[in-house]
Amino acid sequence: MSEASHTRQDSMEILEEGYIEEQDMDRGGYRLVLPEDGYEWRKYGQKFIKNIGKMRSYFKCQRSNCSAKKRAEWSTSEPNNLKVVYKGVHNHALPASESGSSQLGTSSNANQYDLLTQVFGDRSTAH
DNA sequence: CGAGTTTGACCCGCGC
DNA sequence: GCGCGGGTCAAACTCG
Repeated sequence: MSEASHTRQDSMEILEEGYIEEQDMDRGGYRLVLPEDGYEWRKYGQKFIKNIGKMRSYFKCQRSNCSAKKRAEWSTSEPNNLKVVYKGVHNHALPASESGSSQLGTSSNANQYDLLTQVFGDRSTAH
């Protein structure tokens, strides 16, 4: 059974691990610290999924034509085990150049736009 | 002052 | 057909 989880690469495919660290103890709140992937994200939601008994944070790319999204999931009992799920793809270059990354201009450019067209079908009618 | 972050409420999709 | 879960957006507050 290794194709069921490999054939389905619709959007979410990349998984990363991070951790939770306390940054603002004055405000009595823990801050989520996840591994820097080189992109800029903006948190737009947070909810507790009782279905899996874990907390989920929602991040979105800050680019105009970038519909890429990031989802952070971790257990409330074990914040040290944080899982990051990348949804969608970036259609722009990395705003921040970290250590040598030569993954640009490959066969993903065409694939990215193809997926983008599908994800763009949101419900932004008259809000 | 601006941007980013946080919390709540609302909406949609799917299951039964 | 209705209910529940999950996801997103909006408003407000805080920090830089």
